[in-house]
Order: sequence, then structure tokens, then C-alpha cells
Amino acid sequence: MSLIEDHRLITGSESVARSHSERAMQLLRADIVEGILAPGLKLKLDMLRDRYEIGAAPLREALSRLAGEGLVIAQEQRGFVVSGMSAEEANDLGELRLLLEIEALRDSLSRGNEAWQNRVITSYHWLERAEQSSLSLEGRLDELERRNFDFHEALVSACERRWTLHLRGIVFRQHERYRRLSRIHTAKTRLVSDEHRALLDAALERNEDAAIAVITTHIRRTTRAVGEALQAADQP
Amino acid sequence: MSLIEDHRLITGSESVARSHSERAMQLLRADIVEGILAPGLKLKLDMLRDRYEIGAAPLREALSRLAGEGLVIAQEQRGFVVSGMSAEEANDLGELRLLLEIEALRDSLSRGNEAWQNRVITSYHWLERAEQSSLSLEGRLDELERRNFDFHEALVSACERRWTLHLRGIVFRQHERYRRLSRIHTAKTRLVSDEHRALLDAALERNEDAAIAVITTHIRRTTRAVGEALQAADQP
DNA sequence: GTCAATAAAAAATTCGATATTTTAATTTAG
DNA sequence: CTAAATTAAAATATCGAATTTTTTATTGAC
Repeated sequence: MSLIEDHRLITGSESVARSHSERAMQLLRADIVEGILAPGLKLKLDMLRDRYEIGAAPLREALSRLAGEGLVIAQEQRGFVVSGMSAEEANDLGELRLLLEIEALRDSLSRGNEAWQNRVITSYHWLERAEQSSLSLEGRLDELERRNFDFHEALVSACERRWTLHLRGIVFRQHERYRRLSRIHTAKTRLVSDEHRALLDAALERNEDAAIAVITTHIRRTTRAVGEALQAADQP
Repeated sequence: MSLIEDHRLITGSESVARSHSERAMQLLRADIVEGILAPGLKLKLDMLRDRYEIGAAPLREALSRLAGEGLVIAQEQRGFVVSGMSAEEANDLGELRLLLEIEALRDSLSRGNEAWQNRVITSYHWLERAEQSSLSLEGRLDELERRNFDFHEALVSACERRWTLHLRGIVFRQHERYRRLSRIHTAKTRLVSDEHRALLDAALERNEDAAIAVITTHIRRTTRAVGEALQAADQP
């Protein structure tokens, strides 16, 4: 197994799974976030068993865990369903992401040391490179998402508020489902790229207010794009 | 089984569990929040099986679900542990609770209809009654927690932001572990009672700013009390 | 006595089979 | 023909045993 293959996007920096249950969770999470398992889909165990070649017991544990963070819904005696998507939830998640990202960013900026700076710089440059690359649309989206994830993760990585980070992670993953929609709808990388640059500068200067301003624009713009994409999806 | 016995506090308005897995989750959650299963405790399956008379499979599912929301930690191949408690986390959770409670409250105040008002009024009066009652310390704490929970739940019950409520729930339960500490340490019901009254008034008047001001004081005061209690616990 | 290697015990994880519940199909009464 | 009731099929949830991994205890070399 190559390094690249194991570095599943989104799931974060979680190391290679040691148990079937853990692996199932990572796979399910990625597939739901990527939209391969669509919102509202009934997650029948037989189907999942075939798909992932993992037994029912670890699959159920993985689903339970995802239910805890809200990516799937556990219906008593009626199995699991991929949680739905709607414009209302997109807005809700966008605002929460903003709130939590700001909290995490504040703490991270005030604590970040040189190692943190280097991580931020490195991840930024990989992201920049991904934005300019000319892969196929499919592959490029995956690469972009991963680099985008890494960059934002790097920015808050000096934050020591465990719960803030935990909740931010939950919201980030949820929000990502929607971001994907808007990415496909509006393939405008230009403006986003500028925002990332501004974010990098603000972070390295420890300019809290500037960073917050940029991230606010950044997230709000995403929310708007998601809204448009959802509207477009309704009336095709 | 009597109604009262089934209405386990904290776990929210979740109806009576239909599956072992669900029941296990509610029992575990309550026991962890109440501190019966102490922070850091290794949750061995044999032990839990004896305690709750539930098989390993549903127990593991319940634990996985709690791991998703962060009440327990799942350690690969090494079982589950009750997540730890510290002064840092108490502060973190306090601030998050404030943030999320404000978001939920704002939305709820702007939407609440007459049914909502009635629910708020009713739950307030039960809380007031509980505060004045003269049961044994143990029983009174449970009753108070339950009524306190119901009141705060009622306040935000008109909020339609699903994710905000979900995260608020997670943080509320976590924070409750700490509140319990401070409750035992400082049995000062007086001030809290005034705060609740002020909260009720502000809510019924739809006075957003006032409600936010009160809840801010309310939560910050709790955080301070928790800090003192933890400090006292360190040097007995 | 300390450390590493090995063996035994305990614990966690997973599998396969079974029991229970839900869903779909079919029948039957009105 | 519709709607309740029954039956059959599918899917979920749970159990108990088998497997794998971790932890503890023991042995033996230095």
C-alpha cells in the first residue's frame, strides 16, 4: 500500500487503522463526505459488507460512531441512514464553522511556535501548487480538498482547546459535504486562492483581526456558493 | 418500571430505548455524566456486562456512539476509557457552551410561539419548586439537575438549527460533568435561582440582549465555580 | 538485580448463527 | 375495489464462540 493511497482525505491525520471497525469508520466517513454514499441512503449491512468486505459487527460499530457525530442517523430497529442535506443545514453549518474556526484560530495564533509556522507555510505551498495544477477535474478536486483540509488544519494546529477542535472537526467534515457541491458547480479557483494567501499572511503576522476577517469572508462566500448550488440542483 | 425511574436525567427527552444498544448508551451516558464511572476509568466489557446485564455487542455499539461525541475515548485494540477531566477542558467547554447556547437562544427567541412559551413557563416553575424543596442532598441534586436541564432545554426548544442544537447537546452533557462537581462544592442555590428568574423574564419578553447577558453571567459563574472546585480537589 | 525473551492470562475484536423486528406481499372480508 | 389481517421475506439486533491482540507473569541470561 502506498503512502498516498492510505492518506485518505478528510478523515484527518488519523493513522492507519488497526482494527476493522476503525477502518470501516474511515472508509464510510470518506464515502459519505465525498457524496458516494448519498444523503438519505439506507445503509443496509449486506450492501456495506459487500462493498467494504468487513463483517457486520465492526460495521455497526463504525456506523454507531458516525451516528455520534451526526454523519449518519441511527434509527432504532431500522438500521442506519446517511444524514440528509438541505439549504437550512448548510447555513447552520456554515455559521457554526465560522464560530468554531474563529475560536480555534484565535487560540492557535496566540500559541503557534516556529514549528507551527513551518507547518502552515508548507501546507500553504502545497495547496497553492494544487490550485495551479492541471490534472483531470476529478483527481484535481480530490487533491484540492486534501490540500485545503491540510492548510486549514495547520492553521489551527497550535490550538490547545481540545473540545473546540473536536467540534470544529465534526462541523468541518459536515460542511465539506456541501463544499463539494459548490466546488463542482462553480469552478472558480481564483478568488479562493487570494483568500488563502491573505489567510497565510495574516496568520504569520499573528494578526488576529485580519485572520478573522479573511476567514469570515472565506466561509460566508462558501455558504453563498453552496446555497446557489443547492438552488440550481432543485431546478435543473 | 415506573415513569419516574425511566426518566433518566441528562439523557434528554430521548424516549424509552427499544434496543439494548440504545439503552446501554443512555445508561452509560448517565453514569458517566453523574461521575459514577469516573474520568479515566477503563471500561472493560466484562465489567460493563455484569453491571448492566447487556451483551458485549450492544455495549460496544453504545461505547462507539459515545466515542463519537467524545464522552469516552476509543483506543484501538485497547478498549474504551472514560474521557478525562481537567481545568483546561472545563474552561474550553464553558466558552463553547456559551457560544452555542447564545446561537440557539437567539434563534429560539425569534421563533418561539405560544406552545414554546408555555413549555418555558412550566419548566421554570418545576425548577423553582425543586430549588426550594427540602429533599436529601443526594436526591435533590438529581432532581435539580433534571429540572435545570429541562428548563434550559425548553428555552432553546424553538430553535430550528439542527446542528447547533446537536453540538449544544454534546457540550451541555460534557459541561454537566463539571457542573456536578461545583454543585457539590458550593451549595449556593440562591444566586442561581435569581439568574433563572431573569432568564425566564428575558425569554418571555423576547429580549435577546438581556437573555444573552444573563446566560453569559450564568455560564461564566458556573465556569468559575468549577475552577474553584477543581482547585479544591487538587489540594484537599 | 536488571533486562530481554518467552509463556500464560486477560481482554478486545470479530465471526457465524439465532432471535427479533420490520417491511413487503398476499390473502380475505366488507 | 379498498382496507384490514395474515403470511412470507428481508433486514436488524443480539448472542456465544473463536480469533487476535495486549497485558501480565515467568523464566533465563548477563
